[in-house]
Amino acid sequence: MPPQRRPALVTLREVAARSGVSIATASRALAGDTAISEPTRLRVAEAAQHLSYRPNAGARSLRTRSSMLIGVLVPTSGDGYYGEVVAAIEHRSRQLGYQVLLAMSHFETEREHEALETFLSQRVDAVISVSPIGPEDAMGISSAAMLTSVIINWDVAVRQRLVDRVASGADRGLATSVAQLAPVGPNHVRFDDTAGAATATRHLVQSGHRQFVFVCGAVTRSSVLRLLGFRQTLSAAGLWPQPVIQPAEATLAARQQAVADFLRTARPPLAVVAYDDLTAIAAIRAAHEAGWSVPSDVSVVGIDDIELAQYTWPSLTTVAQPKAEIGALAVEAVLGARRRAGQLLEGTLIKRESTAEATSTATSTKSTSTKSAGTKTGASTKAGARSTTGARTRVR
Amino acid sequence: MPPQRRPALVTLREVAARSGVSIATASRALAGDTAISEPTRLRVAEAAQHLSYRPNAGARSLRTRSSMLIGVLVPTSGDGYYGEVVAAIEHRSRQLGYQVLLAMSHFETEREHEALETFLSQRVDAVISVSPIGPEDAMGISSAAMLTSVIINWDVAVRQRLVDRVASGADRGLATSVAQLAPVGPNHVRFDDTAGAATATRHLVQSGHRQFVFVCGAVTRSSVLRLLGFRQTLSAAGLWPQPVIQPAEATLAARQQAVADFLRTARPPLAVVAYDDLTAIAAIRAAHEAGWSVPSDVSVVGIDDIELAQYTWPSLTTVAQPKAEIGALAVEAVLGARRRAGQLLEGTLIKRESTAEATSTATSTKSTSTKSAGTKTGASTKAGARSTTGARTRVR
DNA sequence: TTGTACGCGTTATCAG
DNA sequence: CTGATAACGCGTACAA
Repeated sequence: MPPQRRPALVTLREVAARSGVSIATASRALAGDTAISEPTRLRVAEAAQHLSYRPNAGARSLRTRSSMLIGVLVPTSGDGYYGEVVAAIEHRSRQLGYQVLLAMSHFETEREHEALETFLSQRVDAVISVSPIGPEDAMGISSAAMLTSVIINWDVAVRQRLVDRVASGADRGLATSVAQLAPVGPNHVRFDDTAGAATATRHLVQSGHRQFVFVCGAVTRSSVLRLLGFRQTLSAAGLWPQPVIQPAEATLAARQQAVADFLRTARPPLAVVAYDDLTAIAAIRAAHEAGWSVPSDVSVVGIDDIELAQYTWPSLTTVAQPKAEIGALAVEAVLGARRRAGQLLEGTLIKRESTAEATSTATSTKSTSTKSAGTKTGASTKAGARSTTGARTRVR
Repeated sequence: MPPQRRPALVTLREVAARSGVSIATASRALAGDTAISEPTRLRVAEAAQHLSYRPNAGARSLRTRSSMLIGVLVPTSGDGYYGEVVAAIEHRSRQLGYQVLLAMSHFETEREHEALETFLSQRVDAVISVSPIGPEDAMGISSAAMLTSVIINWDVAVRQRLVDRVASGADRGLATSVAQLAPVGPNHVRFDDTAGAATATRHLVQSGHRQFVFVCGAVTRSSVLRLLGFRQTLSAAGLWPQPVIQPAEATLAARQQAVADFLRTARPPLAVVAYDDLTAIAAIRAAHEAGWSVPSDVSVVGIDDIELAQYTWPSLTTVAQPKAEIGALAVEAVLGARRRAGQLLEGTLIKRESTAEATSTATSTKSTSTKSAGTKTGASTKAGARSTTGARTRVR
């Protein structure tokens, strides 16, 4: 790409000349300096207007050491959730006078590094990283460069073993492991995954469901935390353990297939807590294909509340993430407009059509059973067994 | 926002000092100038690496008159379609060494102007505007500033009258009016809306459908062009006129309601061509709520192919826009990497589950009727009549 | 209240 | 092959 040499735009010098003042005075007048007489200010403003003068951000940045740029790193914007968060960030940034420099990692660590480098080069004033894969590195770079940064929903890969431990009944030391995963650093803005999943699960428990299943997302921190919320709620209700579906691949197609496999061994009424809305929609598809009806046979709840959740059939009951607030908070935090302290934001249950009271109309083996009797239901799969599609269904 | 004074990053001067060469030599070495001895180049590179030197983009831009920045303006990124296009643009831009400065208009002309101003201030090398409301202005500004720009899917508001003319049978001078709307300027990259809708409609015609309805989006250019494709195809098949649903409001909820109203007066089998995928999904909802089954009673086809289209129930038959290609093409065009000529890109039919052969099982009043007999079907609404929700259903 | 002059970090020109 | 030096456009101490 040979960047062709284009003619320079109007500069302050020209504005000054036209209004018959020095370049310094022009600068001050445009900046709203009070020590400038009204007449001159007007003349300068008029000249600037007439010449359609636009201050050169690069030059200004060079001089002031502030680019008024904020680097935003996301995996992609072609996804309902990230796209909405980016929109929120852009909105608040602009209100505060900042521009957004956007970079996407496409879920690749290599790309993240590149993005950070370019942010550094552009001398952005701050960085907001939404759900990077390798945030330690990212933060390493930017903190070394003394760049203020905020991470939204830090979603790092975790060990499969951890997922297994949460999915199984094992409790020893779990609290500690998870606590290490969950801290909200001073530069973190996070959706409370655990509480969100708990809210979703509780809704189903209160609707009389006894037979549950959780559908994991990728092997990431947020997935583990949501699974944990699922488990905690059911434990408190005396309904643990329950099966956990964990697709071998991180694709939506794999999740759908894994749910389909699971349904073959299950009987209504069933309650599905999905990792997120996309997963929930895929689960609903799987249910329909298997001839189950939603929500009478199976209730499905998602998490996130993407825009489309209200238009699917049936529309999706979900726990809404306060995306606009998350974005705004991140911007304010990173710009120092508010006390920089970790933020943990709660979700809100949105009841729609994909969940209903558990009815024992179907040939459910048990419906009002208590803990010991009702827990082994549904999946007859052996613990750790791999289904044909590679999904693991852990019952215990 | 008082942008706090942060310490400067490493500069070329320091790199030069550390490698024992002049600042000029350091610059050349890093730029890969061939007139630099290998040893010095290495020394400089090593020093830069060690100090984690990042060239200051602002300073460079000041000097070279090229910011390597490309301004991207979209209505929002929180929407499946735009988000995907932005992702495509970002991807290709980065490949070519450019960064993306993102701004959103949120469908407001005022915001668009602000965005263009900031682009000018940042001295972006090019502007890509995706579907702005007032592109004439936008292009006025940027062309006046000699900024190369490209518009993707220029989606400007049109007169209601034009929609009415297309929806009704009126043909006189229509071709001309539309032609004025459709030109692909040298700085346009556009999806062929008319051909796309035609493809969608043809699919339904070939499936044996005789009773159609088109669901409009907002009163915009793309909506009119798609409606035109619908009409042309049906005319060619001797099936015109057909009803056209045009919601009074541009919201998805309004579209859903308008379809619901329409269905009350219709009988299966029906073929629905929706303005876009979102509209199609809303239409499917309306059908389900009205007790129609999709696709056996009503076939629904969308346009765009957003990611979620494959996961809804039933999954959506649609005409896919080549979003990645559109984004890449726009970037290349605007950067002069390819002959700058208007581009009109075709869509591809993706058959999924929301459409099926028309079966006359239902109590359809007519199914194999020819033009004159079959055209007044379905909507008994009078031309121009406003239903309770304010949607207009034009039969002729 | 206004003007002068310097420097922010780079690249490019011109010598050597 | 390398070094000194002049811009690029702006903001701001310092002077007037």
